[in-house]
Parts: sequence; structure tokens; C-alpha cells
Amino acid sequence: MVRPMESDSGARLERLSGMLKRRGFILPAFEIHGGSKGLYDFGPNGGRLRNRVNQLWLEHWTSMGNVTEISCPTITPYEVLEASGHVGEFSDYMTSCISCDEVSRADTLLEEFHPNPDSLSKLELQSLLEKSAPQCPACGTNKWSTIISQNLMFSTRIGAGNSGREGFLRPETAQGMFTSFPALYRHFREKLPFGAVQIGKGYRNEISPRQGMIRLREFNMAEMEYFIDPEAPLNHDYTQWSGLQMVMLSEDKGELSITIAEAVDSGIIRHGTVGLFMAKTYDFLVNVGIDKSRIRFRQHETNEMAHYATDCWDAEIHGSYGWVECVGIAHRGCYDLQSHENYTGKTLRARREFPEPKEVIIDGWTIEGSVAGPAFRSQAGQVKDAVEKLPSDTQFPCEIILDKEVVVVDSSHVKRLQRTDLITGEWFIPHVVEPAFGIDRIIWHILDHAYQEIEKQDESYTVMRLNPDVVPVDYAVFPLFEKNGMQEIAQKVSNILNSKRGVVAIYDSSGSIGRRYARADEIGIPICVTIDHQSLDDDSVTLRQRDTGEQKRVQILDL
RNA sequence: GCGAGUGUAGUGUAGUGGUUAUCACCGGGCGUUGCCAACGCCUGAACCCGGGUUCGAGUCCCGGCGCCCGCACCA
Repeated sequence: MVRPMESDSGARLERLSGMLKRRGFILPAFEIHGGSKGLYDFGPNGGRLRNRVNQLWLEHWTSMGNVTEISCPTITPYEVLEASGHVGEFSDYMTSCISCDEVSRADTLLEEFHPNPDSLSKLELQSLLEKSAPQCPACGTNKWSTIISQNLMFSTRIGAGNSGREGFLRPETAQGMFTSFPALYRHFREKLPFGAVQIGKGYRNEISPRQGMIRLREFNMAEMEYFIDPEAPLNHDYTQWSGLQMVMLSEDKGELSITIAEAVDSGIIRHGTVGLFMAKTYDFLVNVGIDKSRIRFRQHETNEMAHYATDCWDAEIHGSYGWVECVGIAHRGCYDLQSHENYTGKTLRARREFPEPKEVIIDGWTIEGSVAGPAFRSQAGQVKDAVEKLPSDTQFPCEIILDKEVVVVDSSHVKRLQRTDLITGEWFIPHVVEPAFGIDRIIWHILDHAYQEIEKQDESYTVMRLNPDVVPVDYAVFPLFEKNGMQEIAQKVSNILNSKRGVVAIYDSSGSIGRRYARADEIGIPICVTIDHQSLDDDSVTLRQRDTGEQKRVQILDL
């Protein structure tokens, strides 16, 4: 949900966007060729920031211990997305008004003429459209063009020419994790619950990308599919969040400020694992530098839920574009595994052992294969099924009704079947809880919340107060002057810092020292290291804090 | 997709059909300065793309593309 912005926040947004472009955080892609809507580059600073956010995200979930990372192709065969429902559900049937060209969804136009137009095929919609001739909402006339289907997935061909196979660029990373379920199940020693995470690109050919990074055609997604036994008792421990009042907009009770435990106990959150992931999502967002007062969770209305979901909460973040959904935590039930199982005939199930094995006494009849086989030939299989359903006191010969005819089974065709089976468990389709993160939207809000315009000596001054865990550069090293050997020391310090694993330092000697501090502040470097005259005498340097401007002197060896 | 607005150096801008396209910040070099966008000199860098009107187009017209807003669409 996006709200219109006020005009001075619009001006701030323009200054922020300009700075992000100038400093190489995010910029329009392919700009020298005119650019393309909905496609952005992460520049030299943005690229590293994104990588750090991704890394923190992975560690956040894999630290649960039963979560593993996988990576699946973005190119996806047609059948996969047909099975998942995306070919059907990601398509909209569009028609345009002959007189004013207004484009409308055919099913929306036909709502008053059919109880559920969403369920109709393209041909059925076409004939209903012609028969009922709804008014154009824009101009009031009622002549419509032929319905065309608009799919929001990028289609492609896998392989060359006529031998190529239809495919799409994936609209979400999730499907690969469902289709890999058998391998994941084995990897986790066939024990639920477990999860798979994946970070990667997703593609949606949006009709109208808007608002910079908020709606993209190619975007960075980070999703976890967490597979659970729907009948296993939950024993999630929410005590670490017992002091945290979260803002929730629930479907039934409106806006609440409530702890996770209360929301789960009272049934506002319909599943405990959804609640757990909401709390963990909150932690993640705060850890990467999102302002905690600008996070809320909104429950989907039953009628806005995606085709696969049974309960869904969005984490929304407030920023320059209003409240924007950045994470969706959906209970997908068994929808996905069931769909792929139905489509492929493969088993995508987990086994649940009973606490006590169950004895099942079978006392009935089955066929004597060597006699009934030749007697009933191709119908023998049907006869067998029918005979096995007969009660144990059946008298033969007896008549059995098959699909189209009646056959007589006599005693030579059958034999008694008596045994006791011990059933120790059963196979079931796991349920899935999926936290799905829009990394680009989160990064946008990290930048938006970190961006601060302050007054410094009557001038406006920009600081990115980024969380040190996501900053693109950890240290800036400045020689106060490039003479008397200061630059050699500075270069050495820069090399020492850069050689540490995961640490990025830049060396900057151009401009006055104040200008260099200002540049460092603008990309959010937390610590500036300055080499001055005293460094020449005693191997000490000054460390200057980004947020306070405070300096302290330390030995180079202690860095 | 429809409609409105808009597009000039890296950024923000000035530019009423007629000089070498304005200014500031910015970037680079040199000098200078004992630490918070200092100063001096030198220097770099732009009219979104394609048609048209015109002697002449950054300026007017048409189309495309991008950005932004509204509607529609969308998780």
C-alpha cells in the first residue's frame, strides 16, 4: 500500500535519489541507452551493501540449525509454473474499450453477470463478454475488443528453434525449493521441520513499474520454505520477544500493539510458526538498520490472499513512499507440494510414525490370480479391487458390478485373505510456511532511514547513519597531507585494514580533510582513520566516529 | 494500458527561434593550510533519441524512450 507523499518529503526524496546515484548506491540501469523502466543497477557502494544484507539474511535463517541454503535456476520450464498455478494465476485476461481504449480486466467487468468470473476460461469469458456487453467504466459504451491474455511472467524458449521448449524466468524463487523437496528431505535425515533458503533474482513483467526501487521487473528475492508437519505440536519459545510490542493490523481486530505470544495465543496470528517468523523478521529488519518505529505487520484480507496462501502477514516499512510491503510471511498449506505431486505423479511427502503401531486386521477375499486372470482378462484388475471390498461373509458365486457390465465371480476365482498388518506410520504432504523478502525494497528503506540531513555550521550536511554491519566501506584512511611520509603510513594502514577478511577500507587524499570527512559521511563510513604529524613520531593515528565526530588516538598496531 | 506533467555536465539549475549554452556544487591536477564541505590557479563535463517546421531549433510541432503523478493493474 502506497500513500501519496507530502511535498517537502518529495523534495527530500529527490535529494536522496540524487545522492544515491551520485555516490554509486543505486542507479538506473543501461542509462546511456535510454534506460529501461523497472531495472536498476547497484553501483560500487550499493553492490557491496546488497551483498552484506544478503549475507546477514542467510546467516539469520541458517542459524536456526535446521535450515540450509540452495540455489536454483532462474530459467524455469513451462510445466513447473503450470503445476504451481502461475501460468493460470499470473495471467490476466484483458480487453480494451473500442471507443476510448481503456483497458480492463475481463473478469472484473463480468462480475455482475457471473458468480465467479475468475474461474472462467478465456473462451467462456469471451462469449460472456459478448453476450452481456458490460459498460466501460471510463466512457460508458459497451463495445469491447477480443480478450487477450496478459501474463506477468517473462517467457522464453529453452533451446534453439523448433526443438526449443517453452519456459519462463521465475517469478519467485520458491518453486525450485518445492521441486527439490525430495533432496531436502533426505538431506535432513527425513525429519521435519526443516527449511531451505534461497537468495536470487525473480522476474515479473510488471505492467507499470513505479517508484524507483519499489516495483521492479527484475528484483532480488530472499525466501525460505519451512516444511512442517501440520499435526505436530508446536513448542516455539517466544520469551525473547516478551518485551516487544509489535504493531499489527489484523483482519478481524484492526490495529493492535501486542506481543507475538499474545497474538499467537489469541488466534490473531493463525499459526505459531507464522508468529515465530514474524518476530524473527522484525529482528532481521532492525539488525540491518530499519527504524523499529516504522515497522508494522499487516494481515491479508481473506479475499486478497495469493492463490496459494491460507494466512499471510506482510511486514510493512514506512518510508518516502508511505507504507510499503517488504516481506510476506505466508502459510501456504500443502498447496505447492500437492500441486507438483498431482502434476508429476511423484511423491512429495514426509512420513509420520504413529506413537503406537496400529494393528489392522484384514479378513476378506482376494482373487486367485491363476484362475481369475485368464477368466476375466483385461477386467481382472477391476475384479480384484471389487472382490477385496467384499465383506468376509460373502457367498460365492456372486455378481459384481463393474463400470459397464456385471460379471459373475464364483468360488474358484477367489481365495480367503486373512492377515494382520502392523501400520507404524503414514505419509503426508508437509505444510509450508514461507517468509519472502523483497531485498530491494528493504535496501531502499535501509538507505531511506539512514539518510539524514543535518545542519552543520549553518549549512545542510548529509550523513548516512547506516548500521556498521551493512556499510559498503568500513574505514576511510586519510593522510592529513601527502608529504613528510604521511602518505606512506596511510597507504600502509589502508593495506593492513584491507587485508583483514571482510573489511573494506578506502584511501583518500584528495581535497581538504573536512571535505574528505564529508564524503565519508555521505556514504556512511563509520570510522575515518587520519594520519597526522604525530603519527610520524609515535605510530599513532586518530579515529573519528561518523555519528559523533569524536576522535580518539590509537596505536596503528591496535587497529 | 489510459491521461497529465517533465527531460540541459556526476548533481542541482539558467536559458523569450539567432554569439563559443548560464551558474553553483562536483570530479581531476598543482600549490597552500596542523583535523570537519577553507583558499588560489589550471582543468574536465550536458541540451534523452528520431523525424518535422525554419535561413537558423536546447527553445515550436509529431513520434519514441526515460522519470514523476493520477486512474487502472499488481504481492
